[in-house]
Amino acid sequence: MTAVLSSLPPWLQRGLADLFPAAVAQEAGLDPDQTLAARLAEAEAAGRPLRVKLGIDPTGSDIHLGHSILFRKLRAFQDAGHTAVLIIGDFTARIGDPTGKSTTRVQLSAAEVEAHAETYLVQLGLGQDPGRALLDFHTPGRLEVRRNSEWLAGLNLPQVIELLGITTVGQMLAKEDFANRYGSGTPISLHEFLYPLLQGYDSVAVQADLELGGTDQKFNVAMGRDLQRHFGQRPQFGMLLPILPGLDGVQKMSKSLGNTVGLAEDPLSMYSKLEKVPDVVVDEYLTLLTDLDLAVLPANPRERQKLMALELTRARHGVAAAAAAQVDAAALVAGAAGAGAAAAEVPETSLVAVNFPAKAFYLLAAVGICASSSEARRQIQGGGVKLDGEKLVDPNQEFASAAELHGKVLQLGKKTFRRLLAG
RNA sequence: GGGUCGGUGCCCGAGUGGUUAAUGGGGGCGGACUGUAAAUCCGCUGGCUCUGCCUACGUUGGUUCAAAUCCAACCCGGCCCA
Repeated sequence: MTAVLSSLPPWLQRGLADLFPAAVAQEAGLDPDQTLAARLAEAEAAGRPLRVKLGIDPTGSDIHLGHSILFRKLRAFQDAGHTAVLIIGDFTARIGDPTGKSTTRVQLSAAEVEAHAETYLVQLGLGQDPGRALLDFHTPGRLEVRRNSEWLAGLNLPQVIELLGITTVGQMLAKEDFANRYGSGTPISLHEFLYPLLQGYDSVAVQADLELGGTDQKFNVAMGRDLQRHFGQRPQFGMLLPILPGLDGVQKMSKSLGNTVGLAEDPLSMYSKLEKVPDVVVDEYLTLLTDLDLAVLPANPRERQKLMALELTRARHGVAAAAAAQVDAAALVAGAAGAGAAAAEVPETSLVAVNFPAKAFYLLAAVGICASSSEARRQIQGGGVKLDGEKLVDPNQEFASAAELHGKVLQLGKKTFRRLLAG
C-alpha cells in the first residue's frame, strides 16, 4: 500500500485506514474519477480546490479526541488549499446514525440539536484563538459550514421515494450493523434505512470531491458515491481514518463507554487521563493525533507516554498550561499532599450554592465531585476522598462555613480534583 | 390481524408470594500494588445534609396481612403465520 500511495503527499497519507476507489493509478487509468492522485492533479491544474466533506451529527455536546482525528485531516486539507465542507447533521441527528449502534437511537428535538451544534463549532475553534483552533475558520474559502436541514428538510415524498429506489433491502442488510441487529433479533426501525441515504444525499447537495469518515463509515460514504452517480455527479472519494481506541485501549473512544478525553477538558484532567493510557495505544495516539515523527521519540514506554500526553495537552491548551499540568499531575498523584495540591492548578468550584453547615458527604455531591450524596458517603467510607491531601474518614464531618474551606483542594481518587472557593 | 415467548437495577442475567434495594457476572468507582496503566487482591456500586426516611423489578388497576413474584387490561419488543 505504501508503494501505491507514494505519489500522494505525506500529510495526506498519514494515518489513513482506507482510501477508495483508489489512491493512485495502478495500471491503466489516470481517470480522475477513479484515482485520487489524478483528481488532485486535475484540481491543481484547473486551480480549483477540492471540496472535502465531513459530516458531524450534533447528538451530544462534547467533541473528543476520537473525533479530532477527522478534523485534523480536514484541517490538513484546508492547509493544502482545499475547501473543507463541514456538514452539521442537524437533520440527520434527529434520525440517529445506526452505525455501530446496537439499538435504535432516541430522537432529539430540533432545539437540542441546535444547541449542540453551537457548542461543536466553538470547540472546533469558532471565535477562538486561531493558534489553537482545530479548523481554519479565518482564511477565506477554506471552510464552508452547512446544515443538512437546508436540503433535507424540504424533501417531498416523491423525492424520498426516489432515494429509496436507489438501493435495496439486500444492500442495506449488507451493512454490518444492520446485519447484526437483524440476525440477533434486535429491532431495526425502517427510518434507520434512510440514514445512509440521507448522508449520501449530503454529498450530492454539496458536490463533494471527497468524504472523510471513520472506518465504520465505509458503507455510508460508498452510498454517497452511488447517489452522486444517480444524480449525474462525479462520485466522491472515500477517505477513511482509523477509529481511535479509548482510554481503556480496547474499545473505541466513545462517550457512552466513558473512555474519552474531551477537547473542552481542562489541561490537568486531559493530561492525567492521557498519561495513563495503555502502552499499546500510545503510538497510535501519536500517529493519529500529532504530527510528531515517531522515529525520533524516546523508546522508553513511560517517557513516550508522557510525551504524548504533554503534546496533546499542548496542542489544545498551549505550552505553559501543558507543562503546568504535567507538574501538577505528578505532584497530585504522588500524593505530595499539602504542598503539591496547594500549588497545583486545579479546576475551581464555587461554594455559593452550598448550604452551610455542610457535612462532608453532602459537600462532595453539592460540589459535583460525586453524582449523589449517597455515592459521596460511600466514597468517603471507601477511603477515596482527601481534603488538601488529608484523608476524610467521617462522612458526617461538618464544615461550618465556606470560609474555612476556601482555597482547599478536594480530591476523589487520583483523577478528580476541585479547588474550593468561598465566593 | 392471529399464534407464541418475553419486558428486573448502567448492561447482561437470576429470582417466581413473605425478614432484604433484590443472587451472580460485566462494566464503573475507590483502596493496595506498579513506571502510569494492565494483571492480581480488597471494598463499594438506588435516592435523600442519613443513626432514619423515601422510590424501585414495562404501565395501570386488582387479589392478599404480605407481590418483582398471582389476576386483568394496556403499552413495548422477538419469533412464526397472514
